[in-house]
Formats: sequence, C-alpha cells, structure tokens
Amino acid sequence: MTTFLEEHRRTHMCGELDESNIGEEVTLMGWVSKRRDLGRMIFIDLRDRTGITQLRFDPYGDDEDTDLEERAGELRPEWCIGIVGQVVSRGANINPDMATGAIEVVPTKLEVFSRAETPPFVIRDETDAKEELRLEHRYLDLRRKPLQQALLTRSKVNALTRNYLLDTGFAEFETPVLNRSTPEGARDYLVPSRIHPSKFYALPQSPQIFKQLLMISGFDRYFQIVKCFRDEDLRADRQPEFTQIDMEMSFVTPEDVIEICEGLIATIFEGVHGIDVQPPFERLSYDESMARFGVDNPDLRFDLEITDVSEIVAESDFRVFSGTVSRGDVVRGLCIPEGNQLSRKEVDELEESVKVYGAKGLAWSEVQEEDWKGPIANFISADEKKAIEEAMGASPGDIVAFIADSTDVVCPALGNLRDVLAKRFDLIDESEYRFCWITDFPMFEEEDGQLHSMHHPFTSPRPEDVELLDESPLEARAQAYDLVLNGHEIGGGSIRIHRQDVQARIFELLGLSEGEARDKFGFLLDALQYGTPPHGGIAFGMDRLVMILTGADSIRQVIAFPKTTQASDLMAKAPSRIDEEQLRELSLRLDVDEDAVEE
RNA sequence: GGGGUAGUAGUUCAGAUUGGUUAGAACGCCGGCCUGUCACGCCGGAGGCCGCGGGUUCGAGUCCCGUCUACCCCGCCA
Repeated sequence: MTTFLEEHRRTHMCGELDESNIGEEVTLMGWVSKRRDLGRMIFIDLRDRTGITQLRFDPYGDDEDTDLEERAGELRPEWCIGIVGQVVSRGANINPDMATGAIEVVPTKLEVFSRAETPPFVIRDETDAKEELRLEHRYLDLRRKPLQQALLTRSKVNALTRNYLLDTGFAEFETPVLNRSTPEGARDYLVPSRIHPSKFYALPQSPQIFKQLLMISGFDRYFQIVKCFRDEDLRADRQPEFTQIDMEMSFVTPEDVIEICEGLIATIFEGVHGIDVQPPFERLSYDESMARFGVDNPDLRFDLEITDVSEIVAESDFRVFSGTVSRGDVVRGLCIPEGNQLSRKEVDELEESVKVYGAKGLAWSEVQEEDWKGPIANFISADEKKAIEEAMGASPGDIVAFIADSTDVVCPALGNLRDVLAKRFDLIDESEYRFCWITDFPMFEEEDGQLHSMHHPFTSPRPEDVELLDESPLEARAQAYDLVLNGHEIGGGSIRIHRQDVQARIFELLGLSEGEARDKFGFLLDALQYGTPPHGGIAFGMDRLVMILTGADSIRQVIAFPKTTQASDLMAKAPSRIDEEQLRELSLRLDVDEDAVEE
C-alpha cells in the first residue's frame, strides 16, 4: 500500500495560488484554519506558513473519493491534512481581502495526516489569550502568523549578517560554551563538573576573551552568531539566554569598526524592509547624551531635551533648589509643551513616575502670560522665572517640571519622564528608525569606593587618557561605543587593550590583586605578551534588533522558545529538580529548606 | 530584594463599591438545519474547586491575612 505522500508531492504553498493557476491540478498540505459548513457545501481555509487557500468541498464536483463529502464534514480546526484538487475561479464570489481570494481549490482527494484536539486557545492572527497560556503551548502559538513572520525575519537577519560579514572578509568561529567562571560583570550560569568534583564551568556571558585570543592568533576578522547567558533578572528586552552578533577585528580604530557596523545595519534594514537607513549615523558623547536625554540610550525620535537650571536657582529663596545646588547636586528639568492639557491627576502620575527612580518629587509649574501657576510658582522669583523660561524655551501654556537631586537620580528619572511624555503626547513616529552612536564612555564607575568597569575590563582607554588612570581614573574615557536605535541599546563594543602592562594596571584598579588577576585571567595576560595586534570589536543584540525590526514590544515575541520573567520555560517546565543519582554523580548536596521548594 | 497590575466556563471578560435565590455574556466546543461562505447564518446543548491556603461571618467570587503564577517597572544586567 502506498501512502498519500508517496503518491503526491506538494506542488504549491497555500499562500501562492492566484488566477494564473486556474485549471491546474495542485497538491497542498497544511492545517485546517477555519471551516464554514453550509450543509451541502463546505468551505475549509487551509493554512501553512505562507498563507491561506480556500478549499470548496462540493457534492457536484468530480469525486474520486465517494466518501469525500462525508469526510470533509468531519474536518476540524488544526487538523493536519493534504489535498489534491483543481484550482478554480471563485467567479462572482471573489474575496478582495485575501491574497488568494480570486481562486479556490476543489479537492478530489483528502488525506487526514492527523486529527487535533480542540486547541486551548483559538489560533488566529490577533489573539487575546494570555501569554502564560500561549507560552505553555508555544508550538501552537507559533502557528500564528505574527510569530511565524517574526521568526522568519529573524532567520533573514541571520542570513544577511552572515553574507555581509563573509563578503567583508570575516570568518565565522565557534567558541566554548563550557567556560571558566570569571569575576566582574553579570552573575554566571554554572555547570557542575562530574569529572572534577567541586569544580564548575560557567556558560559564557559573551565570548569576549576567546575572540581576543583569535585576534592574537592572527585571524584578523572574526564573527559569530552566538548564545550568551547572564543570570540576572529579566525585562521585556532581557532574557537569561540571548543571541549576539559578535565581531572582532585587528588593526582598527573605532572609526573602522563603526563603518563596518553601519554597513551591516544598512544591509539588514535594506534586506528586511527595503529601507535605506542612510549611514553614517549621528554621534553623541556619553556626557552629552546624559546631559540632554538623561540616559545613554536616548530615543531621538522626539525632542523634549533636559535643561540644567542649577546655576539659575543656586541662590534661590526656594531652599529645595538652592540647597540642592549648594550640596553639589543639580536641578534639571523638562519643558512640557502645552503641558496645561494635562489634568492634575496626570501630573500626579508624572510625579509618581519619577519617584520610582528615587526622586523625592517633581517640582512643577504652568507658565502663563503674566506669571506661573502651580506648586512652585510662589517660591521662584520673577527674575529666576524669566531666566528659566529663556533657558528652557518655555512659553505660555507649557509646564516646566524639575527634579532636584544627585545626577544619579535626576538623569534616569528625567530620562524616563521623556519617554512617558512622548507616549502621552504621541510624539513618536513608529515608522521611524533613529540610530545614534554613543561614544566616550567613562572607563569606570564607582560604587562604595570601588571602581568597576563601565564596559568590561578589556576596554582600552583613549590614548590621551592613559595617564589619567593613575591620578583620576574616574575621568578617564574609554574607546567604547554603543549603537542605540529608538531608545534601545542594540550593540556595544570597544577597542581592547593590547598591552599586557596596561591590562594588568586595569585589573589592579578594579581591585584584583596580582595573584587574582593571574588566577582568573592568566592565560589572557600570557597571550598578550606574544605580539598582540591592536584590535577591537562589537556585539549586537540579535533579539533586540529583530524586536525593533518586527515592531514587537518584547523579545519573547522574536525568540522561538522564550523564558518567563522568572526565567522559567512554561512548556518544557524548566528548570526542574533532578534525581538524587544525578546529584551524587556531581558530588553535590542540596542545602535548601524542603518546605520552601515547590515541586 | 522592592513596587504595580492581573488571576471567575476551553478562551476573553462582567459580577466585587453595598457579603444573601440557580455566578452571566461573547467567542470556542458538541448536536441539528442550511449550496457561495469567507467573523457564514439559524435552532438547541454541554461546560465553573470564582488561582491556592487560612480567617471573619448564620452566610464569602465579594471583606481580611498569607501564598503561588504571569506581565510591567526599580535594584541588578561589565
């Protein structure tokens, strides 16, 4: 006995038939998307990843199968079937809303490959089922067109990236997934070693050191599309495992890296959307970005820039302001054009939004023709008001709103307030792609008197800042650059340190003793002594990039099998407990309160 | 670690302020009718541990406490 598949090959996909196919016999495979049973006549929408074709089961057709009609009546949504049939015109009944709406297929043969349980939620483009349920049945959610298109776009980005980089002289390398744990940076995901009891591997947070070693080996231009792992809390744009387009080049300046990247990004946007993103992209120094937008990943699709009024209010009678300035902190604010449209409740909500970042409050006032009106109006002198209006470009009807605090509080709070206001006043053109490079990051940030790398410890200082490392390391700027798109950091990189003595000095500044540095990074320090080329690179966040390209609002929508915000896979039920035997093999014993462990 | 929102038929929600008959609707599902539907239509039906645990009360979907899960945010993420 021969099977349907042995007798019939698929001739077309469901999304590609049109008038030109009328009269042809075709073989289609797919899933029942919808059935409309009119009694004697049954319509079936047959779906595959390319689209939908309407099938018409009609008792007056030429039946090879005598029981075709009866069997068609049994079809239910999500059954997987194959059919052989004739493409016919729909005559007067064309459906202009459907790509294949001019035709339909009258089957002469029907093969049910497999029946389906009634799915837990209806498979259609616009679903309102909860994400929790859809994640539990991800394989069904992935039947929906928006998710299929997102993943196919992702595949395209992969292909475009590989082609571009290979054409540009890069070679693709693989680096270990089982690594040595290193200090600094994010928390590692750890894998216990069976062969070496009490020892652990760490999953890579990035292939950073390996790609640098490949440069030392002389490979010159490296890339890898690679999974990275960071055991930190999740966000809409952050998963514990994520994919980077990782690149490294020898004998380059930041300009060289930037140019290659702009070419890559332009290629991707051209290939996916047919859009010319017109490099070179805008550049902003870190300091300028923080001052004007409060963040190092500004959304430049709208203005609403931050103004520093510290100097104007330094001597103000308004103690909240002048006191802040005399403490060495700052008073900065935003001018909200036509802010008088906001209700009192909305302004209160704005205040709540800045308190999240530790601001004590939002000092605001409406600018009117004669005077100001609002909470701080009575505390600010007329001269100060005038100076502020001028500095902020405020005119009657606007609201001026300020935060007085340390820059660590003011910047992120106002940075977020920009985004909130842009949404409220609908300032964002969703069709726009606005890129910018952020450059000249500080080498270090300080926490509790200890320096930490802002980027990573292999980042080279600017040549002119090397001497600052000794006297005032916090002033030293790095040869680092981030690419920001519509308020998302989509890539970041730097020129690396290629001198062993400078690298050792950085470890020292970061509080690693010579012994620790040798212990953790000895192989890198050794390698740096054998003729290291100057080199640098970058890594792009593939998930975020595809998220923006597809207009998704979470990277879960562009990852086939994502994790929840508690890092669980609801479908596979990972993580899970393991057998006692597995623990024994790994020489591990659990130290947990068993009452507190959920099964 | 902290804050916010949500959890009631298979699904999405209403019911909750003000505790009180038999917890409703839409979609989906099942059955019947229907030859041009494409959100097919019409008729009928099944379907509920009101997330879970405790408390208050004569009585709790509703009030109180705890807890779990999902999502968003702060911290964290070189």
